[in-house]
Amino acid sequence: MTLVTIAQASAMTGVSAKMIRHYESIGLIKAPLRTENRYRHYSEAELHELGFIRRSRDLGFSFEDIRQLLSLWRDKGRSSAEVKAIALRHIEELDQKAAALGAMSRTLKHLAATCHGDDRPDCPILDALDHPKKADSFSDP
Amino acid sequence: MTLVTIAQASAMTGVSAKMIRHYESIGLIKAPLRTENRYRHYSEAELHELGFIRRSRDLGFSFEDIRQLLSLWRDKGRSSAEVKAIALRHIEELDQKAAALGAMSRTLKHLAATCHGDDRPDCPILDALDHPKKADSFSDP
DNA sequence: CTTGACCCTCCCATGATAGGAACCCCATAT
DNA sequence: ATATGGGGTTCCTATCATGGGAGGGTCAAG
Repeated sequence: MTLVTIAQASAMTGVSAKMIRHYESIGLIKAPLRTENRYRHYSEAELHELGFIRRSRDLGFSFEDIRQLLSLWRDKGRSSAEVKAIALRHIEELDQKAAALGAMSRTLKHLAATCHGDDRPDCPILDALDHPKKADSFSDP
Repeated sequence: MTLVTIAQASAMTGVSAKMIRHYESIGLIKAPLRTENRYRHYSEAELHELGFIRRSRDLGFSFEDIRQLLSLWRDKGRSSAEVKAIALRHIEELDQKAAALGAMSRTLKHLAATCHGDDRPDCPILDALDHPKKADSFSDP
């Protein structure tokens, strides 16, 4: 049974020590063993769990989602449908956010394309921010 | 000179009263006139400014960006290059964020596609979160 | 024995927005 | 006149994930 300190756990999992403590404080992971010094020490199973969390975060899942994913992960009798449902809902959120960002970017690109970007003060970008939008020709390309 | 209350200003500009006060507190707009009751009253110029801010926010600009955009907007001798530079940098940020979300979504879609999503417990989504990623075939379609 | 590298807990900050408490002001309906 | 309701005001708290720092304990090696 290999036990490692929080800094080692951090290095091994890519989760900062700060965040590891935070996960514990919000009950995402359970409190690990402590030595006499009150130092936290993590087992391989706990390291694995931290890795799971980090990969979930990398995919943009919220703590609430991760809480559920972890519990399904631990439940050997889970149904894959439950997992898939969480994933599908998250995919929708991601796509929605990406679309919103894309729309902003597209609008700004149109505006920037017609801004000469030199010493002169006139600028379609400021004009667009200035005036309540009239018939903007940028809605859909 | 038409003066309106904060609630009317909110309705006219689409910025919540809460946010209007907040903008004032962080110095994004300057403190408006007050009546004897200490009620804020906004002039048309101030309403226009609030509209400018709202449209900037709709395009995803941060308060810091908006602070600069506002000052350029007020400066009649500005160079459009400065405005364009802010916009281009912001476009890059937007595209970068959108790409990150898109990558997450794509990965999850691949995983979800191979998850049967029924009563059985085995699930490629959990597998991916479980195992440190090996050669994932999802990097680029 | 001191130095430096860890560890601990606790508080505060971010960015944009919202909710609420506790209070003041004013108009209209009873 | 007074109750009701709908403004307004300030200040505190929360969100979400993360990080910074203060102030202090613990342990190895020099």
